[in-house]
Amino acid sequence: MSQHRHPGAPGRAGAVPALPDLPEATVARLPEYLRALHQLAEAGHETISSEGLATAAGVNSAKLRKDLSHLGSYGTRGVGYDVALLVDQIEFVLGLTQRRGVALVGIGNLGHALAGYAGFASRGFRVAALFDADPARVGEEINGLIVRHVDELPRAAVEESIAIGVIATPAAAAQRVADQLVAAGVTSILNFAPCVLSVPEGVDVRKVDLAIELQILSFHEHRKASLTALPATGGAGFTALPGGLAAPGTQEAVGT
Amino acid sequence: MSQHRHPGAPGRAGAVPALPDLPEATVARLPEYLRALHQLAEAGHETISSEGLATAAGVNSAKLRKDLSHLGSYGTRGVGYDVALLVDQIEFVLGLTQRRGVALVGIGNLGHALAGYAGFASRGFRVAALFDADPARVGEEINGLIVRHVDELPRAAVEESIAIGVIATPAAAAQRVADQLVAAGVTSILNFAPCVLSVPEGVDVRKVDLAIELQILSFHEHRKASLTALPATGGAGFTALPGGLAAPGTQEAVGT
DNA sequence: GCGTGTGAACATATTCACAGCT
DNA sequence: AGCTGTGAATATGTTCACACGC
Repeated sequence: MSQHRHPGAPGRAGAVPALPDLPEATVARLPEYLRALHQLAEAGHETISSEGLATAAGVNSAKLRKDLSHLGSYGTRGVGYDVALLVDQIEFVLGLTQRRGVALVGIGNLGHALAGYAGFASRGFRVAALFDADPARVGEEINGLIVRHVDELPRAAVEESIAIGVIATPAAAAQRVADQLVAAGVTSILNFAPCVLSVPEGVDVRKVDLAIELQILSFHEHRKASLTALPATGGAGFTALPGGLAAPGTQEAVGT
Repeated sequence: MSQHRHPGAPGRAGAVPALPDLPEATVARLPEYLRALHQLAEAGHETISSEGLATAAGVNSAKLRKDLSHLGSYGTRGVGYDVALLVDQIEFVLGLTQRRGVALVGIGNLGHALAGYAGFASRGFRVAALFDADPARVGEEINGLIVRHVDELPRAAVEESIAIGVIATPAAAAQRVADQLVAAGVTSILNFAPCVLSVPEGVDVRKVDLAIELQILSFHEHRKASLTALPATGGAGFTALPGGLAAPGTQEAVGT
């Protein structure tokens, strides 16, 4: 590619703002890079090499460079990337230049914690409304927000311009809530309930299931145990794996 | 493959229990199938087709069949899978036949919720110990467990035979906690802190970052908005996408 | 005939390795 | 000399489509 088309820079009003369609795997990593960049900026770096950023983000540098190249790439050969510029670039692509409103439905055990989670506010989101179906919980104040009844969702979604709905209800209630969110015009849902949601085309659902994460770890534990139970040659302990390229002390890859 | 080697069935003590090494993508979906199967069993199904199970788990049937074929496969042609048998099979492979002990470190906002999360207990795990570094929080009782000081971790890890450590501390404390977990012999870690952990080879880390999930959704929102802003031909609204194969009302795939 | 199991085709993602700019 | 950007090679994952057993 000899001609760089930088997709509409943040402040700029000109030209085509159309987003390049990034590979999903890349999209999933951009937030990781962003976090690492903020950390580096705080530590005083104005510039960072792909190697340095890759380490901070826990990936390898080739992958990082390829990911960034999809954004149109702002690196300087022989030098590296301008930290501040890259932050702007990634925040723009991720649509974080506007502070998106988040509605949280289901103020139980988990919902309570999410309502108070500072990481949402500090990373581009505004928890704008809390809902629950249980009248006993309606009216409670958390972090300056009053819990409303879920039936008020449609009105509130418009008033607070909700962009993302978070479902933290029990599984049995989740589909109903999803339907309500969709009816209220929400097209992005983060689902913590352990169930599959049906939504119309055009609505994005991501799922976080805490028990599933443990079960995946359990598999690997089981696997490790079954391997040590069959000592290939020696007595106790492992044989060092040949060809292990991971830098020592680096986060193990356990697929995501 | 003309010869089926069924990897050591649950009750069986004979033969090679060595686990087949499943593709990571498959491992990540098995818990999903397991959940769906439990649901189907509860609904009274004794048998289920790949199509039916796939729908319940939110995947397509070809993928499901290929995944299950890696387990040695227990389906009957013309009929489907025996639900109870498949549950046993998957639980065995995931190492859920033993109730693994989980230690939770960091009893703040999120940690509190995790400590009380019923989904862990109901899906094969035993939250066996709670830790925090803050003396003010030590001694508190949650769900029948007393919060201990994190320095007691090594002793408790052995006593309670902890298999998995869950980190729910602020990012700044997470690496230290990870080191302590590793020193205590824990080889599987689920990290909720927004940072990269360095661990020695052989230790598995999985990460859950709630803000990242929102940021990924934000990207897709941004993208959808930028597409509607450039109406290809007509005025308002979407042109139906040609080639859309997803069954109507089915969960949208937003890569994981 | 029905529905699993699977090879082959396709799609996506990762890694290598190096040309070319600073 | 150093480091990015990227084609080519590899690896992993998904989907198709159909032979084969029930």
